[in-house]
Amino acid sequence: MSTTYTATISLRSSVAEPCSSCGARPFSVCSAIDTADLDRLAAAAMVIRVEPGRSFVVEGDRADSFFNVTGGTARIFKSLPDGRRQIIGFAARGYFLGLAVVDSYAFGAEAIDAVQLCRFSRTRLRALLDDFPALERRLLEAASAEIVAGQEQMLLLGRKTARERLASFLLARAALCGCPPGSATVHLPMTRGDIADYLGLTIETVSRSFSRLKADGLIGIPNNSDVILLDRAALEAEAAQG
Amino acid sequence: MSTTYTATISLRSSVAEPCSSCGARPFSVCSAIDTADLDRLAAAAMVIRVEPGRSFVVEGDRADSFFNVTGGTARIFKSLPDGRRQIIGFAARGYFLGLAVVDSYAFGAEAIDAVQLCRFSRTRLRALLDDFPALERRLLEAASAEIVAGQEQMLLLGRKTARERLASFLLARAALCGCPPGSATVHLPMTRGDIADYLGLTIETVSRSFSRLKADGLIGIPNNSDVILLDRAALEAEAAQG
DNA sequence: CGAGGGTTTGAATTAGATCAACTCTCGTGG
DNA sequence: CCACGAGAGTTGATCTAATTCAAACCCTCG
Repeated sequence: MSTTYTATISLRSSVAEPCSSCGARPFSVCSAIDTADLDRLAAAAMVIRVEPGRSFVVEGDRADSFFNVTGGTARIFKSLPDGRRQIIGFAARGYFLGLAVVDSYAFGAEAIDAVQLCRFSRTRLRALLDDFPALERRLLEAASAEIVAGQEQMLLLGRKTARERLASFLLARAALCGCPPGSATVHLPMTRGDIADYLGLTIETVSRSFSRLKADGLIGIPNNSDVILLDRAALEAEAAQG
Repeated sequence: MSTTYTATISLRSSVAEPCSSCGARPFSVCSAIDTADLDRLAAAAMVIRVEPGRSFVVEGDRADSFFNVTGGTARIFKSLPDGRRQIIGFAARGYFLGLAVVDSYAFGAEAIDAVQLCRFSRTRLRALLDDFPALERRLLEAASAEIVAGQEQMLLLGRKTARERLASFLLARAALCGCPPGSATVHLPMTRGDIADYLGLTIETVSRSFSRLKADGLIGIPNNSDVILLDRAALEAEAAQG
């Protein structure tokens, strides 16, 4: 099966916004490259825009491309033959897609909202890594962080209750957005179904758990894609943090 | 909390067996270092022996040491405050322990049987990585493989039934031992409790699932630490491989 | 031979899944 | 402007896979 996706593609170096003013750079592996060398980076990258709902990585395909997410949110997932799906993570601005690759992609990826990507071919990335050891080191750090996050998720999936999973999820979302404790609103671009497949639950259980947390006064739900953390301390207790 | 463990410690370079004849080297990141440079590696390593049941990494401790397993099997795990435990993986010969580290250890580690380790201090490993880019590359490959394995485990924990989990576990064990399809005996140094905590189940459910697979003729159980795969095709079907 | 792990098996319980109905929101078109 | 329909979300009733509780059943080892 080959990866065919509808997307807008253009060469990074020909695009209005150069790497130097890229909003994703501070959060991504690209920050390992000095400003002076950014033209080298730009020359290796293709800018891609993927429409909501479209797939841009197919599990099992030969891994010829690596991606850096510069905008929007994608779901990263694995599937079983009968359709059961496990979402591995949500890739947002700054996420490097391509660590979970040995020879072919171990995961599929789909845009949730409109996603902007920088695409690097395997060979060009290889060349960059050879020229910039700092980039390789940064990739290793990113890989470490991903392994740590994965282990935390295994603990969640293997040992936490539905309510604990949801509390953990909301707190993790709040933390990664980097918002201070003051602004307690967490944005959730994904559907309840996505959250269910991420937490190893069903849609119904996710919905019920949301309702309970709300009834218990721990959260507010102004609309389906936002949650207000009303009692963070209580949520932390619920999350049963290791 | 500080890591205090009972162990036999000696300098690698003063030990009878040098790196060049180390049985773990072909399977470990050490293979990235040329034979000519092995004395450098040996000088950085301490050989440690950990007795069965003893802990040698405590979750949350500052990560000052990295380990390479050269013999035996250790369990890598995370715990919740109330004692619930999730085993992240079983580290055997060739496994590098220290990828899941940002600043402190994200996991605990205990010897299952007698474990032999090479210990590297953070600073010495840093120095080695600076001198041998091939080692850093190898570490990145190891990290990729670990991320892929972690994602597979998330799929198992989030979406597979007890029977599917056990079938997957047995096949994974058979694969990593590298044994050809001919020799169908899989050795399990860990207890049923360890398997349960690895698969996100209880001891009882693991035991029952073993019994069912045996009753259905898919496996034989000569003793508690060995399983014979009698019908690999059927096991693969049961494992619901992605 | 008896003690104490680890393991197995059975019966009762339950968290979460499944099945099913209903609601909410939002975009479309008469 | 409102009816309509479709997709996402919620809620209730029922079911079940796995857990929990409880009681044997091995082995191994002193």
